[in-house]
Amino acid sequence: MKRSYHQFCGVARALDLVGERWTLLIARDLLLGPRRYGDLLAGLPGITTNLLALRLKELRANGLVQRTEQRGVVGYELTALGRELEPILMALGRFGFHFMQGPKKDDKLDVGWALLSSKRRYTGAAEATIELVFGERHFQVRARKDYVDVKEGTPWEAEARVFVSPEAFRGILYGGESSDEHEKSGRLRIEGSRDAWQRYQAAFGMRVGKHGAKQRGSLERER
Amino acid sequence: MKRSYHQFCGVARALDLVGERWTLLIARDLLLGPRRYGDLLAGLPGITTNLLALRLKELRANGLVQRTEQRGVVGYELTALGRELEPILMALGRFGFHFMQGPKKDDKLDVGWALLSSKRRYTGAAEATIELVFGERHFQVRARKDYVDVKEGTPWEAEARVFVSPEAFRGILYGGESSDEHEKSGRLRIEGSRDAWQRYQAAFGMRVGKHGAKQRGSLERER
DNA sequence: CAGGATCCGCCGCGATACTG
DNA sequence: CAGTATCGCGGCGGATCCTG
Repeated sequence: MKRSYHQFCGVARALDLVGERWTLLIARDLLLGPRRYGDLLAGLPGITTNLLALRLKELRANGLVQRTEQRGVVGYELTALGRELEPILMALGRFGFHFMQGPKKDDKLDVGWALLSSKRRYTGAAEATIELVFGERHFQVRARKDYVDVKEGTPWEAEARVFVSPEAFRGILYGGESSDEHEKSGRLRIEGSRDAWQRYQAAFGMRVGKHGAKQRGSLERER
Repeated sequence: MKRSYHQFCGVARALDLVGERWTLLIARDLLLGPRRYGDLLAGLPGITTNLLALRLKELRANGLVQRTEQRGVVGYELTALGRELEPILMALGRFGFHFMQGPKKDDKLDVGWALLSSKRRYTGAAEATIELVFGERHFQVRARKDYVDVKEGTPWEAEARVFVSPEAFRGILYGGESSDEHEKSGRLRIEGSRDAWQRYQAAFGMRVGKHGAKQRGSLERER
């Protein structure tokens, strides 16, 4: 680290490590699991390749990220220390939510970010293991009593596999829209346990029930 | 805000607002209560007057800080929205704690930062209202079952007033040192309820009891 | 003297081209 | 695919100046 605030304070120390531009966004993307250099580059519109390389170098030097290489494929993943950035990212996410009435134009959308934000809404109300499939991208959500895990990648086993468009999923997550209606219109398809999908939605504060009254959008409800 | 990440994501939105250099450190200092321009300038070594003025302007434009003027004295304080930055700052503080074995040389120390970090350690174990006096600086800590409040300034009423040097307080808070020994050596003096001071220390995980075994430093114990 | 504004120089960052 | 090299600009650091 070249530039430092030179303050004996946890906040300042943390910002010395992860306060530079792009650093926390890289960590956010890595929270969903290991990523390759090109994935990170594509997922962070606006970052330049030299800066991404520099940030990864800094993160590795500080012990927050490690580089892995398996069968010639290099990847980056958070270390145990780096995973402790999660509370920071969740707190930032909750705060930023106040300013997310809707996507502004030029805003990039990423269903992975939506899934990450859904983690904050877990109520502990139910358990479920779900695979969400958005075209080529697969996510696994595992909700247990004491923890929630959201990862990108092919899951091992899930009670249900749900194929859904990002728009429909965002509508269900943020807009209080009904999964059933999206299913009728063909933008959502369930394989496996429909009950698990219901449990998942209940656990994350989504609208549940075929004939339930129209709920207010979660955008307005989130704590 | 001039520069934006252009991502529909709470983390990115939050960083659009408070991710620029110095912004979160200004918010940290304002968490302890309203501050005057000169106080902020003096409390943030390295910041320049132009940048402080710019950051305050941005924070006000975004509705996180408001300018107050009473009897010709201008001050800056967090708005209700700005106070919602506290979870972010606490999460940063906890993370940064991993890298705070001791003050490096050239590190500025500020007893206000130490008090703020102590907030995270509140166990809810006891209630107390304490005034801490470090030379010219007065802090009030109010611990209740459901919340903790730490403010700088002259308090209204406290069960006990404790005069202590910053070094001794840091030793008690971080180093597991004994309040009694500092009292004997004259670096700590208690006015009012000694019991309240004991309750305060217990509630914040400090060493309690005259003859208790030497505890490990809190630096090693903090979650 | 508090509360800023103005000017200048540098380096962190953005954009592009290039390499193994 | 996974980076490195180069260049230009603007955000930021340092100092000074202005105004009630």
